[in-house]
Amino acid sequence: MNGAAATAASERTARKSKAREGNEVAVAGRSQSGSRGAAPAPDGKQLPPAVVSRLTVYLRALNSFLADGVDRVSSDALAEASGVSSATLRKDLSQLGSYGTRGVGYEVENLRQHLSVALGLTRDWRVAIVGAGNLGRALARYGGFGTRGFDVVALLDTDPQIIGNEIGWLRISDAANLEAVFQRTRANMAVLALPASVAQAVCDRVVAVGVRSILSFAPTILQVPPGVTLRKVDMATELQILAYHAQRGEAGGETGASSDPDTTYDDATHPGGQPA
Amino acid sequence: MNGAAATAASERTARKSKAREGNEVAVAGRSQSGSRGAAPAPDGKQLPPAVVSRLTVYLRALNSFLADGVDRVSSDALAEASGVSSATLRKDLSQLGSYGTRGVGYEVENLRQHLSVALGLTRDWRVAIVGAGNLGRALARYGGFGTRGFDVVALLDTDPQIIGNEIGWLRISDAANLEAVFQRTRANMAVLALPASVAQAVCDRVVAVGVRSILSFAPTILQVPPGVTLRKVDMATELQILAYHAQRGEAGGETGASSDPDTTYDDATHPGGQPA
DNA sequence: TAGATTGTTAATCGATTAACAATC
DNA sequence: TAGATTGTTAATCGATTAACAATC
Repeated sequence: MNGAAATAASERTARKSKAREGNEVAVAGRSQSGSRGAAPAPDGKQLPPAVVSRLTVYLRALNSFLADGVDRVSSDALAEASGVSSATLRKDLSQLGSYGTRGVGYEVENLRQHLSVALGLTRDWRVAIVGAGNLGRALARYGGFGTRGFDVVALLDTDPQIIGNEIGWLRISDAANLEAVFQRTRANMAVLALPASVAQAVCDRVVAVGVRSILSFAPTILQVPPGVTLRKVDMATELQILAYHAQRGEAGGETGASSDPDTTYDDATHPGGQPA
Repeated sequence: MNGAAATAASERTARKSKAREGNEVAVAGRSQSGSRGAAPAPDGKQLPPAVVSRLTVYLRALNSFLADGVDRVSSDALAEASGVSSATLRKDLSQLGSYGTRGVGYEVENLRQHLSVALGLTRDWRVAIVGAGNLGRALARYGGFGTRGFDVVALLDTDPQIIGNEIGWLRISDAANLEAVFQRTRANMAVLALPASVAQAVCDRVVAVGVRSILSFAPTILQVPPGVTLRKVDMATELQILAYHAQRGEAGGETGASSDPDTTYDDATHPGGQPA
């Protein structure tokens, strides 16, 4: 038993140590953060992971205010709408610069613009979805990724039965040609909607072809080399965390987000959504 | 303009303040935590949110070790596999009790059992999925929620065209009868796979019927009263966070998870997965 | 006994909160 | 000017890391 333990353990270990050098470790629900890289702040500093997450929440709240015809908000109002304290909100925003007016508040459109710039949403991102199962197709049909800026340029799968099928504007490509498809479409982000069994292998190919931003829905722990950002969305984890809180009687609820995620879309209609 | 701002802002404010009293705020990617409630530790303390998230990661790693026939692991090996430091791992586990043996390590099956208990995975959870669009259907078809323990007992939608359709083992119920369906099936968790426009209204009904654990995929900020735990899974947020890192050159990658969310399934096949 | 590895403590680091001076 | 609200500082709080004594 010791032999088995040692062998399996060291195989894993080999993989992981390679992947972890120079990387921050982000656990479910926590955010992420790189250990290097420049910053999108007025200067060049890296924003703390918790701040980056919240900026996406503020951005959505601002979009919502804008849709309501509101063009000025106080830190108090925006904080309430975002589910954070106004102290936190002001501290976060002050890391980007001084975009408010004392005694007045923030101009919604202006602040929205600055947040977009800080988050890197002014350029276009080309997303390839690997895996055209139920989830992959649902994601592909989902037009409004955030507040635009994310274009789904490819949808891949290995199943001969579905290769060539049209999903929304896309045709399912053969994942055997993953490299060619990524290069042709100049995809610079990948979404993995795959079973655990093949996720690491596909992830490796995606990394090899030069993609440095990966969002995985695969129910497994993936390893990526330094310089590649990997985020995970994981329903089982979320349910387990809910179970923990439900179990302990009336644990304090929470408002806000997960995900590290885990949280906050933007203002579009959801992938598989249907009024209910 | 000021009038509009004030009005819209205070409407939001009214909602939020009600929801926020006594609640912790969790932002995308961060974890959650209740401000009250007992704990699943050996004693009765509340586990820190970051720890709860990581426990789910350890659990998955343990399942994986088990599948490989490994029955003993050191904190070093388990930490590597989970993408955390061994110091963090030992600190986390020690909050549950002393389940390791000095000089030897942890027994995989034993530790797995203890983690399951700590996370509240020993009882069965009955999950109702509201919204049977692409995403809702993908989730419903996904048999293995974590390592079992989560049963999908209902799938609801308002679209007359699809009510009554069979999805996996389920038949789509009319969301108009949400209360009756939840009561009949004794659902104690809800998954919201809805468009932003109806998410809050449905959320309110789910809360009213007594559900205290909600996982939302809706691209909007939801408000829940104290005592209700809400987690969010949000693709747009995740992509925005990736954009932030991609934008700043080769930001440090990350391994682990999101969601607050945000991370780590367990070991089953993913919802819409298809080999690619 | 010698080697290995846990459980725990103390030190460091980062994030949140509260308060208020600056300023519109 | 008086009132409001930002931007920032200092204090608190929590989480991570490193080191090591306990102990198998």
